[in-house]
Amino acid sequence: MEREVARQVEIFRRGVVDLIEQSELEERLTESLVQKRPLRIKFGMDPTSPDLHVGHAVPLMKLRALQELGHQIVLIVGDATAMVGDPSGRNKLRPPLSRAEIEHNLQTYVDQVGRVLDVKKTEVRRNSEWFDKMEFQDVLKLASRMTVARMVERDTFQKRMSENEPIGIHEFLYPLMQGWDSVMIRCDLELGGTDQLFNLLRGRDLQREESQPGQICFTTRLLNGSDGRKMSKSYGNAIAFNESATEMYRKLTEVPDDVLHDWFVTLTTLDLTEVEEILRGDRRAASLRLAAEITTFFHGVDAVQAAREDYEKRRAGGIPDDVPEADWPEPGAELPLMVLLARVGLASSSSEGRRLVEGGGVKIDGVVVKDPKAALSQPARSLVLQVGKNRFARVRGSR
RNA sequence: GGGGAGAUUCCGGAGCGGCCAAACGGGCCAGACUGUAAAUCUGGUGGCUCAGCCUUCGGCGGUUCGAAUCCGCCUCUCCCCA
Repeated sequence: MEREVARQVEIFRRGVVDLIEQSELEERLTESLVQKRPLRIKFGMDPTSPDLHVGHAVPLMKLRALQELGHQIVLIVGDATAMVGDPSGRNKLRPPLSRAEIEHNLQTYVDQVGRVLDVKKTEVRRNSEWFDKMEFQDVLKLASRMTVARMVERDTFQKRMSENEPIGIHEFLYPLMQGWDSVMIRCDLELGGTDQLFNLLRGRDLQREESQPGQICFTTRLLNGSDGRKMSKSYGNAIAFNESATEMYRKLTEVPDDVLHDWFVTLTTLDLTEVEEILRGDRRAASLRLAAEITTFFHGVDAVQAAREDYEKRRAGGIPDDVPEADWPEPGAELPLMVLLARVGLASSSSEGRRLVEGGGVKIDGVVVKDPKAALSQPARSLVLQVGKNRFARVRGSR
């Protein structure tokens, strides 16, 4: 029994930053084992963007491991909270999302989560289930559970106040709403990113006030993208779930060396001693291994093999196989290179096309061309345009 | 309710009425170097079939030969007082 508890605690703790409190976790695990009652572990996601990325995979991988231990994962889809917007880590007031946007994002969410978790074994709840039923007086009652002073101590609010950024009153409600979710589903533990600790603790407080045992809170590290900022699609530094195997593999090989350790620990299921061994070796090999591990998880072994070949090919300066194709934009007409780049989507405008060409970043069939106005006519077969190292387009010929 | 400050290109932040498509920094893109990593260095960063032209400085009007810069109103934000 004790050994089993210790084993599970070890799994709970892997890659975890905060754990409040470990002794409680041990007690509750023991209780769970004795009563043969799985722990209810809550994880909330607000459907604020349609795509999940590997940053989201960190807590999901953790949940997966806990699910395999037989615990009950409760996924809260925050369709009500999404309308408020979590202020954590935000330096700007966000425009609230509309119901329609939320519904749209929500559709794709559960599918994507299903790539990591066993959705059949997961309890999926929307928090509009209880928030839509609330009367205004219930809201007031909930709001009275928190003081302004405590809310305002938070880093994010401190920062925004000192930078004279606006803070909406409704934003103060967010942590309380998230905490109320915990009360409603009577959860034992809640998982979140490190920026969620404040919110998680509100759930613990609220549960206690409602005479429930306070949830145990634990957090996982937030992943940074290649630029050091928090990974986010809007920063363009994210690796999405729905990315092709070759793209995913390639992007993963570009992960900075100094985060390799964290990524191995949080995103792979490799044994920790093995991870140490890999990292003691060649850095380059380690980063390739990471790419292989994660890509395998999402796309399978065969896809990784193909991705690796593609990667090697690019590295050698060759043209990869899965180049997106495009038609000649204006059949019969000649087009300056800068315009063609924009038309086939390799540049966001012909002005940008011109800059890229002048900067020496554009190749036609592997040859650098530096004249943005070079007139091109539709090729007989096809030609391959390349911008930078990784962006390609094959323009189809006339037949 | 009263008083003050402010809104600039992705972000931060300069900007004598003409020399402003708008300094500088960050980010981003491209190039060099490399392990197609990091760091560093170089160039670029509104649009247009582009030596020229067109549209930008919260919104709408006005003054002027000429406005991001001056005036009026509006919208939004912050600060102080109550």
